[in-house]
Amino acid sequence: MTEKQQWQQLYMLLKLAEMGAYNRTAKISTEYLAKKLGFSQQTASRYLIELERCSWIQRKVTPDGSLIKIKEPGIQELRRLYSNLKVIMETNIPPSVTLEGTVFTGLGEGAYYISKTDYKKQLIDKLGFEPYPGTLNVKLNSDYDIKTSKDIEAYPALEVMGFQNEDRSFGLVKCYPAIIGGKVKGALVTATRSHYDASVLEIIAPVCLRKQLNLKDGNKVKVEILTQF
Amino acid sequence: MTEKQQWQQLYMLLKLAEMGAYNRTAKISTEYLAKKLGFSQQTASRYLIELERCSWIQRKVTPDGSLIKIKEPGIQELRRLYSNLKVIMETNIPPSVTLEGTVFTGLGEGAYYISKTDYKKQLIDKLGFEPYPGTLNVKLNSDYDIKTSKDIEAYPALEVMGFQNEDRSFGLVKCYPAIIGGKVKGALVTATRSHYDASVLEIIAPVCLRKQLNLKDGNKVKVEILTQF
DNA sequence: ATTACTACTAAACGAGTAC
DNA sequence: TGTACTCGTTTAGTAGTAA
Repeated sequence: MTEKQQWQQLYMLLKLAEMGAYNRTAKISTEYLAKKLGFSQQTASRYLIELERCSWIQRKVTPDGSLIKIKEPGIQELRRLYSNLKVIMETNIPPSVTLEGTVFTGLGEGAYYISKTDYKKQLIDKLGFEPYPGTLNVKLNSDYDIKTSKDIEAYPALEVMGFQNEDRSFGLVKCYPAIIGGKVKGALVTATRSHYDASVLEIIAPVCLRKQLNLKDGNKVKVEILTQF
Repeated sequence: MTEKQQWQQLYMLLKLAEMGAYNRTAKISTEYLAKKLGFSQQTASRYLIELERCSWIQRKVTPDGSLIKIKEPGIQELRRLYSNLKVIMETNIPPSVTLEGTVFTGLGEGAYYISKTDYKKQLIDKLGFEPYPGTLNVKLNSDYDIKTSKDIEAYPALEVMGFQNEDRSFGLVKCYPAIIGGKVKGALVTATRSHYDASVLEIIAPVCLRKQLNLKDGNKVKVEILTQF
């Protein structure tokens, strides 16, 4: 099933829920449904059959109409839609933001930091992966991307606490799960005291991103930062 | 614009919101959007044009992508979707329930009650219309409809307070806005001490429903009861 | 009454392409 | 690059109708 079909199903499901098929059984004839949705009776019938096939609804056809109840998978779908909307409407923080920039070689400082076991342990704990020992540096070029990266700093983050050792102190690090190049899961990390500014992203991942995505200095790369975790 | 088209637009709008176009401007290329939604770049482009046409989004096309921000009408649409879902998910009360029954002639008691000025005043205040002096009595025939009408009694209602006069006391009356025969706005009224049981609906409206909908005893009629007001 | 099949029509989609 | 046009193809929607 393609995604757009799923969406139409979801619309149908929402309408059925509005008509009382959520957490109870509703008697709805295909003709009535069609009238409510602005479709033909035949289309409504076809949709119900499809919803039944993918187990989103339970249906008992009677000569008096269909007795319809939304089943657990359908309830899950509606819940997901609801929580997506909730985030958008109530937090004013978008679930994800995509930035684009060019790959460049840094000073190797990122690698130094995440090699520290105090950081590494926490990163594994918070992100669920052991970071490859090195960061991918991405230079943001457009005003839009730089402005957006500044916005992100204000969003709630996964926080990795600082610490001290004999030599010096290490500050708080904020992490945002991210998808790099549309494929690889990793994270944006921002040291509170960074050598770079808002126009530079430092990315970590369980794998070597340069190898995995075949990136070389100067290549463009998209980083989708996730704000909900 | 038909309703199904609107729904596809709404899906698009939701996706744009998830990508950060809600309350801020997001830079999204048609190709990126297409990939996220699972259709072609051309379709994404077409959709954006349509969204722009109906003022749901504001867009500035640049050689680097489209700068997209959801405009007020679009925000309203998302809000409506959100509040619809909220009602379904959090109250467990469906926004509307449709019952069907047959018209019959009662004892004229309904008419007597709503002729009382104490009731009438309150009804006008709560429902926004002056009821035609008479009720439409609807007999529910199926177990499903009777069961559902019992459910409705537990839902929050518009309450019309009782009163006393020289002769006797009049009890609390609960009202639910309703759409009768798919067309006419009116209300279901249930006296706490009714002569009828859960298998009978008493309906009022600003007009004579029998005339307006051309109903005679024994005719079937659908009553859509609204639980949110 | 309903539901849903078949056959057809209308609309949406996407490949190619120009800007 | 990116966007959006044309136009052939695919898919969704409906009318008629049987069960």
